[in-house]
Amino acid sequence: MDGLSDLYDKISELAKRRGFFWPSYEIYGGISGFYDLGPYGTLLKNRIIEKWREYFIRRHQEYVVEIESPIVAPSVVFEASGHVEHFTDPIVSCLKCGRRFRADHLVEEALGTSVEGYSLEDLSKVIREHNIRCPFDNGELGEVKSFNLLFKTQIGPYEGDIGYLRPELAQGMFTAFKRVAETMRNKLPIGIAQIGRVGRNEISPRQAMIRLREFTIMEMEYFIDPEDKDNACPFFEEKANVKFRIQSYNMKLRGEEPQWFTLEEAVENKLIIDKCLGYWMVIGYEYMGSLGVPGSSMFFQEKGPHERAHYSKQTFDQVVRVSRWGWIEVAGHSYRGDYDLSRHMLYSKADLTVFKPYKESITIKTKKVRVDKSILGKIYKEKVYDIVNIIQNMPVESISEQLEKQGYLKIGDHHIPLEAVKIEEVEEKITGKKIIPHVVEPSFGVDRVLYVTLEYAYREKEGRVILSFPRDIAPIQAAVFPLLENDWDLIREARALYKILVDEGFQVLYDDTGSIGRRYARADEIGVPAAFTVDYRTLEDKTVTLRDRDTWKQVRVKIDNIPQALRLFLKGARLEDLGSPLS
RNA sequence: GCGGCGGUCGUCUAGCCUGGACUAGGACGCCGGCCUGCCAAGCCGGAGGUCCCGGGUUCAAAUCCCGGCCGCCGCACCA
Repeated sequence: MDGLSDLYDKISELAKRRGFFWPSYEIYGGISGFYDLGPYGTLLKNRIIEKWREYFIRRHQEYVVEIESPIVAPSVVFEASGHVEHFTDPIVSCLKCGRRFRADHLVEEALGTSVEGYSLEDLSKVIREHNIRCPFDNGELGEVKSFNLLFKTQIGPYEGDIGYLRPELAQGMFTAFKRVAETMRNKLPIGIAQIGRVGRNEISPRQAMIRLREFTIMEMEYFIDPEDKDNACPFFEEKANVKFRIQSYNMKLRGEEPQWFTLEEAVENKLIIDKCLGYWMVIGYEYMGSLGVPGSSMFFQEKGPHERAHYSKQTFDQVVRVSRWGWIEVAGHSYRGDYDLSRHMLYSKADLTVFKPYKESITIKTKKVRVDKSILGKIYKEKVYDIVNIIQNMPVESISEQLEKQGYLKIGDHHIPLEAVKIEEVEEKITGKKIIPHVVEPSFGVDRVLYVTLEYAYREKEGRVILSFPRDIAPIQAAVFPLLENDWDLIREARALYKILVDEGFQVLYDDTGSIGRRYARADEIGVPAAFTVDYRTLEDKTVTLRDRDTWKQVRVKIDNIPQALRLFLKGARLEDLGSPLS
């Protein structure tokens, strides 16, 4: 990217001028953290999403399905997920300089003790009692307030019914897991994907499309059997030799640069703790590659224990280099274990386990205690229930030992006679067991991916701007021009070709104003990969020129062949293979 | 939230310090006409601006002052 050291200004100017994106609610002065997508931005976003579907869902359709769940959830969902607790920070402001601090961190630092579980009032009290002051200018601190990054709302007319906007898609998949698993006939692995909008009430969003308060996420929860990890990732071998760069947390601490590993190496060296986690990282890597980001401009950065979210056992940020901000995260790849399903089981009381049948059922012989209640009832009357309960909770071994040694069983002060307690051998057939699946989660921020895609497509050539998108994600796929502005024969022919392409399902730009050069330039600027120009020869032999956005080279193609030629071109065919060279 | 800098046609910008001839100028883009046989060509014409918003100072404010909003940078924040 020579001479293009900071593309941000150029991209945002272009984005506004040509209609990719701009700040929302501009006519009211704007509100930070919200962006509109314009006509081309929307088309591009749709293609980026379609590509993701292709890489993550369609190619794995045997295991991975897509769902859609609501944006608003009742508070209990995010209590279960831990977001109400962990997404909230106690914050205190300095009354003198106005700086804000994490109240719990300040107190822990000053007192050297943990304040876990302290309420806001407790924290305020501690700060007052110990006269903890602002670490910058020693100013007095105000009351401790909570700041929660969840957007809060109310469901229905009842004030008690609090709802939250989802800050991630995952909880929708977890709460729907039971149904989806049933649909998928309860066989692991199961991937549940979702694409949708989320809200996070960021304290100070900035950096345009990079940090928004509302944005779109593409996310998958891939559920696996933790005891059978070898079969959890049936596609692993296909990608075992793909190389990509990783910077483990230890490497980061030692100040080491990210290094290249094959997927297999990374998993064998325990750099990545799980095969599936690694596999989806590779898919994420190839996905970003398909959007035009080279492998050298991307790596996976492991998060340290304190940098991780509360649910995560291991997390990698998939980072891409951009001109202004350096490495930015486009995706997070987390091993969430069984945290989420366990929590939802706890809060909802629903059984979210998957029954895992054994290959062959196992028969085990166990000893069981049988208590003859008719005998005990006569002796102990209303105390029978308690006594039976105690007996049945005792280890069978100690019961049989006591009975053998002393001929009775001692429960408190009671001697239970031998004939009331019998030990029997029972055969039990076990056909399988219930497991709580573990989860691997790749999660992409669409808006960041969109910005990154624009930056990597951006070129300047002879003072003109060209968006060299990979052909198959270009918002507009082809342009159709009559060579001259005012020649009705050319225009008629060009409009006919335009209609053919539209009917064939393509997104096409028709333009007949200005010189042909100007129109090529306009099309280049929004990244149209193919341009068809109708000229005077077209009227004679029904051929048109096909021009390549990136090389500006042209070939002649028969009109009848154009839809097929365009399809091939968008898939990456060489221009020279699609028509005859211009004479 | 704090500090610094900034906000002028669709876009980029001149003017602001030193208030008045600013009816806010230019370039690009856009629209119409002419011209034009393949890369932002030329000529003619045209549309387009609450000078971010609100208040104040002044005879007079794009310009000075205050508050707000928005943007960028740094800090803090980013489970």
